Amino acid sequence: MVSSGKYLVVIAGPTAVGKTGVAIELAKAWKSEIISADSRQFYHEMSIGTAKPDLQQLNEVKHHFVGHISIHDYFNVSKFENEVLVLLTGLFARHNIVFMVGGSGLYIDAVCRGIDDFPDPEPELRAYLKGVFVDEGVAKLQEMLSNLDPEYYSTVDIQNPNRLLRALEVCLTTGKKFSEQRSNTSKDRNFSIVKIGLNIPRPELVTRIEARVDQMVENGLVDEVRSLLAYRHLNALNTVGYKEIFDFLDSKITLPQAIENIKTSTRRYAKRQMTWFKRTDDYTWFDPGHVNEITSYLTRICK
RNA sequence: GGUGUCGUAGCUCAGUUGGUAGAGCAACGGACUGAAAAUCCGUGUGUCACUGGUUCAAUUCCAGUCGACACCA
Repeated sequence: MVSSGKYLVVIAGPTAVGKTGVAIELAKAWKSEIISADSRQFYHEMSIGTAKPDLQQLNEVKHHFVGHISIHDYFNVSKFENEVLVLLTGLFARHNIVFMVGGSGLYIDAVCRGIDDFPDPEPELRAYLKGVFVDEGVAKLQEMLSNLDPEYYSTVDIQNPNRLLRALEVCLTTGKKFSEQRSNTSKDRNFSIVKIGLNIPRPELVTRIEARVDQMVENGLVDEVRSLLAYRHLNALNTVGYKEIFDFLDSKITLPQAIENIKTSTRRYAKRQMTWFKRTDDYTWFDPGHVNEITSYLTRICK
């Protein structure tokens, strides 16, 4: 990390913990802007179910990567890394501190540490490999990968078709082993990074999640999902809050059941997020209700 | 009121020809390099409704009690 006087302040934490509000307060205090690192708030068609900042909040502080693409667009974590870095160059010309807020651990890490420079997936190859999986099962993918890249095969989660598919994609498009091309090193950034984690006791988080889901339904989640029914096959809609309402619209379950399922899925998502953020000890943790503590911490750290 | 069926994990339910029990979901823990709100892995947390009886041994068999449901009055 280079001491440039420029700081990217990451604000992470489980869904519904209160990241949006804290980030807006901080960004206002520093008269700065916010980059979202929420992989589902990118899509402009999805608002209620992704708990995007509302119009008033968006007017208070300039946000980036909120509704900037369509569910029909192809987007991925590498594009995010590249686009954020370009954006940051501009933002750091005007601000010493820029905030990045979100719950998508992989996307945050891509900006902070970088990811390796693999080719983008080729749709035809991905479709082919998916067909192999559907027709011949995960065992066939395992067999293919154990031939092409035994090193990666020995460490990868071999029951996970997504992981196998991606490794195979890279091996087949580059003609080289996936494992050989993974650097396991962080890219240098010309700004410093401060990571703030927000969390509250689990029972309180569960209460907040349940209240927020109820609020989404009151705000018209069902109508939003219904308007996207025709696009349910798109990856963007493989999302908590949408999948469950699709089941309701299919008459597979009742609306109350769908709402319960959303709450359950959201709790489980929050758990996975925390597993990611706890993996390293580079987050400093705060209660989202104590913004003054975060402010004084940042004042002390960012010089 | 009578008859029948049922009562097992947080939930839905299996099961034990008598040797204190196991699936799915939830929950808890974990992984994670272009699908990541995705995807995947691990862990059983239990007075087998209650009280007696028979038995070396009862969650299992018997009786009673309570509760649920169904049918008959």
